[in-house]
Amino acid sequence: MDVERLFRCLDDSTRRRILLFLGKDERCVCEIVEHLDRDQSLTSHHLKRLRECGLVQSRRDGKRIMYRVTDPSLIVLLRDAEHVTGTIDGICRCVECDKD
Amino acid sequence: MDVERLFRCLDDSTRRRILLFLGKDERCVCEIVEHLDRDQSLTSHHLKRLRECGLVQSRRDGKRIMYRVTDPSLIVLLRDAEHVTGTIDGICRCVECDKD
DNA sequence: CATTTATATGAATATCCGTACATATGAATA
DNA sequence: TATTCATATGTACGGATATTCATATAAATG
Repeated sequence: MDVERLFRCLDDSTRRRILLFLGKDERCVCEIVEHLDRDQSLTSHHLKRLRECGLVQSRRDGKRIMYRVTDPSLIVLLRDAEHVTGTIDGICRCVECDKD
Repeated sequence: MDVERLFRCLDDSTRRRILLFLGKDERCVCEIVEHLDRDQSLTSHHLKRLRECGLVQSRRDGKRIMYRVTDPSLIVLLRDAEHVTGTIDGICRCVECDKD
């Protein structure tokens, strides 16, 4: 996997919500669908993308398919990213002030 | 700025190369163009995206426009992302082995 | 074995985005 | 002030992608 695919995978809010919802727990698709409150089909498409990128893994448990994040450091990366946007916003606001 | 825009900005290899090239130094557009070895126009479009997202800032110096990264933690995030892809690759290879 | 439940896939569509090409702006210089 | 150098912008096009709708698979259950 390359960084390109990683970021492309993370640039969608639905996929990020899935990853954050999974966190460290395993969840079945119906739980994810309920949490997202979106179409089952759409959710499945996004799960496929996440699987193909290796960001999540799945296993069957009876009728259910259980999903989990492949690597918890992914969640850390998402948190870090949120922090960076905050920092940048702060700096940009200061620059705005300087200009006024 | 939201995480969405951040990742959308980082999902392009040309923009990531610009950010990594800037690092902590200021560089003018012609230096960036030379380093990327791509069209000046294309480079300018990417710089515009980066500016609009607040990831870089610019100032005029005579004929030249100097660019710098707004927040160095962005570079750290890029490095972290590369590390995460490596970790995930490792895990996925193991899973492949398990299946074989 | 027919039906239901849980999930995945395929096709179609609309939108976004990278790139190339042409052109504009703005500072420096002759 | 005409020209050149450095950079930015507008337009157009092809490709990627999110979403929806319809349908397929596969396990469980009656």
